[in-house]
Amino acid sequence: MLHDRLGFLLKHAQLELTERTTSALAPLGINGRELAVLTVLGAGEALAQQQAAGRLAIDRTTMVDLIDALERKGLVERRPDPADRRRNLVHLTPGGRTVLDSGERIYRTAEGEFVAALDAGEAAQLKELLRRVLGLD
Amino acid sequence: MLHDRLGFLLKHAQLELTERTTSALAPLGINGRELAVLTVLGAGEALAQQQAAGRLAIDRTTMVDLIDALERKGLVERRPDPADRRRNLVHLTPGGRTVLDSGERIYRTAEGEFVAALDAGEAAQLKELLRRVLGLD
DNA sequence: TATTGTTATACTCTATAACTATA
DNA sequence: TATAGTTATAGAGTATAACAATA
Repeated sequence: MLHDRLGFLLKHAQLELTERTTSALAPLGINGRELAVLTVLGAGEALAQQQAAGRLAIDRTTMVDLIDALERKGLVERRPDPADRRRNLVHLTPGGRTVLDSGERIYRTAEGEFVAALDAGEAAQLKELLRRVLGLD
Repeated sequence: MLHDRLGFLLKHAQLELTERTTSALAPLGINGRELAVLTVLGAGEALAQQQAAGRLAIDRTTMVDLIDALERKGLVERRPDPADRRRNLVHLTPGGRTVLDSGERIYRTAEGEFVAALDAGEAAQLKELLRRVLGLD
């Protein structure tokens, strides 16, 4: 059957988590991917686009559009790296920092609700399978 | 950080599992999605396309192309349902049954190797997180 | 009227190749 | 010559709308 297939369950677990985090973050005007970008950018020193892409395992051509969107929303700023003018260092704006902080809280809450939901309904099968397949019984 | 985010880990776990199953199944000329379709079709009575789509939580318009591909490979056959001629009942061919049987074995092996790999390398973080987040300690 | 399969279309995410400006 | 960012393009996977045949 299907419901003991890890591929099927991982796919639908991810779909449901994405749905939950997307609607939870919507009031901030961002989605989970954009929050992830803000998270790596806000972790320490400003990063070049490719550095941020590397940490997220995202292609550099995909990162261009992500930064475009965040810049349009006023959450980040591209500034040429004085030490290597091929690079853009991407800085969080004050607004970006605010959105990052509340976005992190919202994301954690949504993640926790998703995990709690695993205990009920159809999704219990995912937890069951993970428990068995990971040998955690 | 990123590596304790369930969304990030689920995504990359799925990517790696897909990669493993895709290359393991390649000698059979099918991928994991097509094996899943063969699995629901081979489970019991022949199903109409929408019934199969429903069990896989796949859109009926997507199912059309999936059945097209499997039919071109000679693994399934559409036959009009005599009881309701709007429907196609999709039957496994003998070749389709053979591919399903060995595909299932191959899939299970790949799944097991994926889980084993979780114990080593970077992916250990996934197992750690799942263990913690699912409260399985 | 409603439903099954189908086609056309579009949107998202991703990746490859080629361009520009720098190094 | 190599690299960072960019653009154009194409490939999956998905979904919506509309159509023909059938109920």
